[in-house]
Amino acid sequence: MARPKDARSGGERAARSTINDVARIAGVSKKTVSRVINRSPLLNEETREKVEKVIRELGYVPNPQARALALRRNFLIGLIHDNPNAQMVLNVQQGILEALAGTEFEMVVRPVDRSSQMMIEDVRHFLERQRLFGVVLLPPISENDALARLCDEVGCRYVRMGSAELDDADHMVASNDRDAVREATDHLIEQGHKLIGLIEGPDGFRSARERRLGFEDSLAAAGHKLPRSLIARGNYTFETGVTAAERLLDLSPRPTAIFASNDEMAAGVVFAARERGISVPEELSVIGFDDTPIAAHIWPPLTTVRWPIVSMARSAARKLVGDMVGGLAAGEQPSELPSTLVKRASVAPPPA
Amino acid sequence: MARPKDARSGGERAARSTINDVARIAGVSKKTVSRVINRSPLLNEETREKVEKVIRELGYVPNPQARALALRRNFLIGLIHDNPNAQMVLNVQQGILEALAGTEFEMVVRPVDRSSQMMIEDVRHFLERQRLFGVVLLPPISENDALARLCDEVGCRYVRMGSAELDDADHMVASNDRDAVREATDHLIEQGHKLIGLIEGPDGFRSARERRLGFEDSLAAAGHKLPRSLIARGNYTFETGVTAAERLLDLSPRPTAIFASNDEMAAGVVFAARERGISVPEELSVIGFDDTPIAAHIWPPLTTVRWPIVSMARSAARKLVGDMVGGLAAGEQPSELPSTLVKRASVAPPPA
DNA sequence: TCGTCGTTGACACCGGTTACCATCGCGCCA
DNA sequence: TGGCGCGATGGTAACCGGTGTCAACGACGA
Repeated sequence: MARPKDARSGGERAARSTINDVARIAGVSKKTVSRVINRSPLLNEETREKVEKVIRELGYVPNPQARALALRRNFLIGLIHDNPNAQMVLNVQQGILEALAGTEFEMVVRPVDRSSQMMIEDVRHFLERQRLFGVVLLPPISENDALARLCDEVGCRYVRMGSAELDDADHMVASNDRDAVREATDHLIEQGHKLIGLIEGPDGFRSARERRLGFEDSLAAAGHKLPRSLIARGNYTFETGVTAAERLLDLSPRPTAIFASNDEMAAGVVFAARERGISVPEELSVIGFDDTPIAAHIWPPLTTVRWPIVSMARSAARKLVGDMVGGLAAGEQPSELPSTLVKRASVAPPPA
Repeated sequence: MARPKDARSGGERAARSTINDVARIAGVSKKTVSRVINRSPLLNEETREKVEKVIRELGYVPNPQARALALRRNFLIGLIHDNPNAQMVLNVQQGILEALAGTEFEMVVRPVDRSSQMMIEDVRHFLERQRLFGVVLLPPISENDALARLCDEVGCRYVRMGSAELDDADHMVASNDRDAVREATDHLIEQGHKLIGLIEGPDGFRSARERRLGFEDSLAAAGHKLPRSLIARGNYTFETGVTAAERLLDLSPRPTAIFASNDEMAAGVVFAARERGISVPEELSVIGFDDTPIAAHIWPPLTTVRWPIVSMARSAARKLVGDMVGGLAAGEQPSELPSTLVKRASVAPPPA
């Protein structure tokens, strides 16, 4: 706060330099400067260095608005999401921003309403108006193929994030939820659980399906059966987790473990157990998915699957801008990232 | 997903119309169209209607990039924050986006590092490069006066959000944390608590100070004293809440209630109590601040102060763009929004 | 007839990019 | 040795799609 008053005021506050200034001082034409900026290969090495020196001295930075107009393309990466979960959106933002740091790109956020009839047209207008460079599509809306087609149509790059592959590697960054959930459920089975409840995600979500499949894989491999009554459905919110858990916990015989398809719902399970005086993990083991902060902040801290959402988002954004920043090419960005089981205190062997 | 294949393809996919198209078809000049778009008052009513009709028929939308270049100002609202808390950032985004919905503005997000020496210069480059229309400054970084001065200097509008007034009403949207905390503490005192611990926020945060002052106000009014030992400090994270609570709970005599300056730390208090076998609220009452989701999702659900962060953000964004959208003028946006105490299950009378 | 007012248009400009052309050095062939 | 073709470079002008300035224009009251 306390800084020298006049450190950077007045005289130094010169108007920003333009490409013309650079050209004039370097003794070349605008076009040549433009070539330097855009790394044109047909350019004399000496000329390039001369111009770059002037650029450095002037602290010249090309005007993004002018570039956007001339190129008919903005240096903006959009994040389109249909907020499934606050923490997840924020993690994705963090990942994207990490990838964009130090580049000329900025991130604009665009929440949409999946249930709206107008959604596709809204997004179309958004993309066309802003002429976005590219967009990152978050689940669950990333599963909408019409959106992907739309991006192609308006000439906007896109990368979809998801729980399983649903596009080619250039347009997709995925985790492998099925295997991850299988591993988590295996952990429950290894502890001796036989009656394991599942709280799955909403109908139509790919992540919900993948996680259920992983759950079923594990049970099938262990030779356990899965009566329909042990499957409840939630929509990834705490409240629906509570409701689903209440149904499962009123069953007789009662499951000794529950896998919830995300942490919010798993927190709901713990909450519901608490209401009924069922102690976790002594009488009920619980596993969640995502490893959001809530998992570590409730009592007992939740065993959960750490979903690599930040890395996925970073990877997605790099795929979009990768070839613009002279770094890794798009293809070199991983398209599938691994999840890991983090064991905390919500799992124990079933009561004898 | 299933939509008529050819609903909007092919022929209709015409190149977007420009201001020239509108001008030509309406039989006027570009400039006149521009006047219509910008609601210039010196314009014949008939002409306006004629042009508007053509605009409607063509579905013409002005190109934001061209406008940005000509006006030397982008239609972007920046959100500058030094992430104090994930949920809060997301709530602010929601509020801003609500205010921006239906306007031509978009939101770009810019996290910064408060502790970095380069922070001010980084932000300067960001503002100058992108020529943002305006920015919303989140606490705690909103308390940095140098940032506000910087915005003035580069000609970028700004609105600061905070826990108390620290600028004129045009540049500030605040809550009144002091009174809110006083009310919350009064509630504890009414329940009969005398030994009340405080977990305050980090040094240098205005919100931390305001909340402490409110706490002290309440105790002073009730004639209770506040030994220094009953004050612990955290930095608004769950973990520091646990640590601070541990210190308080090991005191003898032990406080019968604790006010934590935010919900994360309050959740930490509950967690720490749990670890020590102290039951909440029977043996320890807890009140938090913010009313983030975690408050309702832990057991017992937390009594807390609902901080009107979404409304504050909405109000902030409206102040910025208000006079551009023909709606409420900036001055009409409220500059102080009320907090409310939401009573849940973490408060009870002290043990006899 | 003139000054004024309300309206409107011509034109340069914002700061880059691209299309197209001019120039230059150089090797090749006659 | 000179004319010529050619690739490599760099310049000029138009353009992206709007906005500002300022002058022109018709109608009107004085």
